Amino acid sequence: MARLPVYLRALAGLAEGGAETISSDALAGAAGVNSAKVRKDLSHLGSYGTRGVGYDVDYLVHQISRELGLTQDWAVVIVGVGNLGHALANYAGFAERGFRIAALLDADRRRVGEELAGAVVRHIDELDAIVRASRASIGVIATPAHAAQDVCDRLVGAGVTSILNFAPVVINVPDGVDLRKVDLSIELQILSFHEQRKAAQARLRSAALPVEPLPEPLPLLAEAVDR
Amino acid sequence: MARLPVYLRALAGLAEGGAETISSDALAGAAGVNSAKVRKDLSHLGSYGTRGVGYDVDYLVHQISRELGLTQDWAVVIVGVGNLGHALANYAGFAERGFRIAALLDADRRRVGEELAGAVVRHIDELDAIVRASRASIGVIATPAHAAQDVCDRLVGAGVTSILNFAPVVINVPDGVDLRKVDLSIELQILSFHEQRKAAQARLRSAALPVEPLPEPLPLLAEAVDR
DNA sequence: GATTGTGAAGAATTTCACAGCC
DNA sequence: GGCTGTGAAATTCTTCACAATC
Repeated sequence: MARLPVYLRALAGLAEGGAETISSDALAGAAGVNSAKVRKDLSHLGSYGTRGVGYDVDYLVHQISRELGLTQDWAVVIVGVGNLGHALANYAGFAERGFRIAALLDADRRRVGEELAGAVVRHIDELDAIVRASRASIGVIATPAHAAQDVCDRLVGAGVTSILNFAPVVINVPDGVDLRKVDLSIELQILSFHEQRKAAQARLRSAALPVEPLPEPLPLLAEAVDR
Repeated sequence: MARLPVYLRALAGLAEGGAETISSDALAGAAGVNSAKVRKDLSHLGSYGTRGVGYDVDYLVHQISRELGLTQDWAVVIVGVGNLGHALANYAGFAERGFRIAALLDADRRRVGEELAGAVVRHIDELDAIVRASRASIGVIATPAHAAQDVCDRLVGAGVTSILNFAPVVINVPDGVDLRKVDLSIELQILSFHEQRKAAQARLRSAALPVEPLPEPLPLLAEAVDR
């Protein structure tokens, strides 16, 4: 059900436009998927649409939010207050969806005391006490790679059961703890792969049609061949 | 083949440890997947292991890099030099994998001229000229949501064929352009979903065993029930 | 007439399990 | 004995297509 957040985002955009109801087809278009998939996903969470009409936007938003557990607040601890940590702390979608920043932690004492997004940066030695006191269950790791596993262990030791890791390293968690990672470099590598395939296809196409001149010189194709 | 970058990362960690060869089983462990999957993925790209021995680490790294198009440099344009843009520009894995920052762009003239990760921030009005001159094929959008679609259109118009979007909004690209998105809020929502399920399960478990006292009071279970 | 909900078909992915090789 | 490469089986995911409903 990794698509529910995408639907939620699409619905937010549509609700702004004043729409009261929406068809699976329209939602599919906004979310970039097939309409049958939307219907199956939504039917799966028991939410009822109305045949001939569609889904009530507000009701649907509520249903999806409930399914995702967004109707309650989650306390989040962010470890690492570098550029990425700043970006995360200031990210508006955070608070909007019920994610409350319980603490910002950093190993650098020069950063301790800095105020950021309504919270004060504290030293990482306080991690255990802060996590326990705030009952935070979600930890975000925005530290350098070499610190990530240690921070993760400490978070888990303090009771965190969901980790979102931004450090570019594979980390391990015990059973029962959920781990997700966001890896900027992996995303770029996937794009690189597709770029390369596009270039290879352009090469093939131009090789397959060596005689027929293109109507206009297409600079992009030419560039791809040059590489 | 979205798993190849993960293998690459796992291999990097293992190569540091001085391993010369690696079995599909060990690589699977490090990458967090099934070993048959590793073998099938690797056989698919024609790379040969040695039965009874495993895969040569260096050779494998080279093969995967080639498959992903990482043996060549890609020029990348980053639009939006807020906290996230800074984090991206300073991200080391970037340059390491052959992604060269061709330009940093921002709409805020106060940011223009700032030096960052070896590049100078320039005004977004120069986007078209810069993209064409640098032949950048990958664009990274790190702007606020409201600017993302416009920036995307401009990038595509200037010849960019792969977009990595960090803005929390659904954007559209024409056919032939690859789009990937990284959405911090979506990742958190997925964690929230799992947290909620864990809490629900804890509730069920404690309801199913109302009489039998737990050997020791488990604070985490108790908390989950409280919610 | 429009649109949902859903069985059934189809496609893709994952896993098993083992022959073949070092 | 250890490990790869890969058909075949199993599973999961996606799409089709249409009866049911408003």
